[in-house]
Amino acid sequence: MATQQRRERERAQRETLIVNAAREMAEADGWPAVTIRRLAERIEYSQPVLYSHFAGRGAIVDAVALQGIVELTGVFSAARTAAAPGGELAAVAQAYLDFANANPAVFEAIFTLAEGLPFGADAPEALKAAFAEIYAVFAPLAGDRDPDAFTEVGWAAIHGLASLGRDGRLRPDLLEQRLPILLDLFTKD
Amino acid sequence: MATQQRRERERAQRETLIVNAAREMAEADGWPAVTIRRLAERIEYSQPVLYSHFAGRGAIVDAVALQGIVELTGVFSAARTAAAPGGELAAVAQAYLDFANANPAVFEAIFTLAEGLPFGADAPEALKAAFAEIYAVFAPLAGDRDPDAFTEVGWAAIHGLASLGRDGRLRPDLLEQRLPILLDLFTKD
DNA sequence: TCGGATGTCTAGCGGTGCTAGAATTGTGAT
DNA sequence: ATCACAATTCTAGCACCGCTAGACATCCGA
Repeated sequence: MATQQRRERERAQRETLIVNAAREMAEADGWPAVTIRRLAERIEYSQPVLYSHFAGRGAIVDAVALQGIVELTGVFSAARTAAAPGGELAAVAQAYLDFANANPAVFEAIFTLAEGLPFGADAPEALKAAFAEIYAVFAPLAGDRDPDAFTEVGWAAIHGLASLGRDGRLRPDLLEQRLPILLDLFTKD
Repeated sequence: MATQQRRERERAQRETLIVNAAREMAEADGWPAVTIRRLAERIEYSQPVLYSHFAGRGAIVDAVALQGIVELTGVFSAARTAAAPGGELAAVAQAYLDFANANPAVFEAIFTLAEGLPFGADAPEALKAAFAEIYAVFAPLAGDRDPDAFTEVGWAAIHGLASLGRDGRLRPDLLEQRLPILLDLFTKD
């Protein structure tokens, strides 16, 4: 009946409510503050309801990560298509750093917390799409090297800059010098 | 009296016992398995004893991280001095990846878990020494760029490779291609 | 209207980091 | 050798965590 559909709709709505709440709480107070109890109180349901949507706390983190990946893909795509010819790499790389800076908790969820997201051949479509965006800007510069390996190296370099920078591991006063150096290395030859 | 010194000696001994136990447990079963209770049982003391040595669980993780940094510095130094002329960067980079691979829990402690270790100007001596080793291999290649910024970019690139690789984020079949590409980028010009 | 399925909640288990206060141990002076 | 004191260690417990069994309420189709 139609009620069935309404129920499913409401369920889906509540699921995104949970994911959004988790994300906001994580950005506001860090992931350790995102507990099932607090999350339940926030969405005004009891704890077991959360377990009817997700297998456990980890699955909620994974969901936030997945949402972030989808978002990230959109950011990449927008940056790449809006960039001047030849400036695609710079635009995407800058977008990567900006995203990591603006959404540190989501970034953390994607790259260090998520454990249920397969990153290999059977990765979710959103993840492959995100990698494809990175591939699109790096592969043309690969020259005679393997374009996949070259892209991975490029991704790793940007990612290292983002993650070390996010944790305060790099000198703030050199912030603006780093990305140009990196871009220079990848485009020079 | 002399007893005082003996006591301090025994205390220091017990402290390294704790750190070593934490490290071994983390490498064996992951950091979440390193609980105060298990740690206490392992060293055959009650939990409060741990708190007479460390401010809390986090401080123990920090201690493991610091020990790892000291070790890492030694590895770098050995790799660099043993390398053939011109091969220093390759040797240190490989040592970095090898260390991350051989001691994933320590690596995690250093770069994602440790929160009490200042990484800036007032970083511990061991950390500055480790960075100095990296600086020694990158700065000569900086050309007309700022050697500090150049070193940070180089470090970030290797670090990205190490951390993404450790978490299974990179294709295993491209493992051996990645480092040569990276070295090529940093030495080509 | 009513029986059954669906959904939600209350209450609780075993575990966590951490700590107050009791108990024990060792020390130095008498 | 004895004793008072200080340092050390332990027992017991708090508040919180993720998670779940079973009671309760609600809604639907016949």
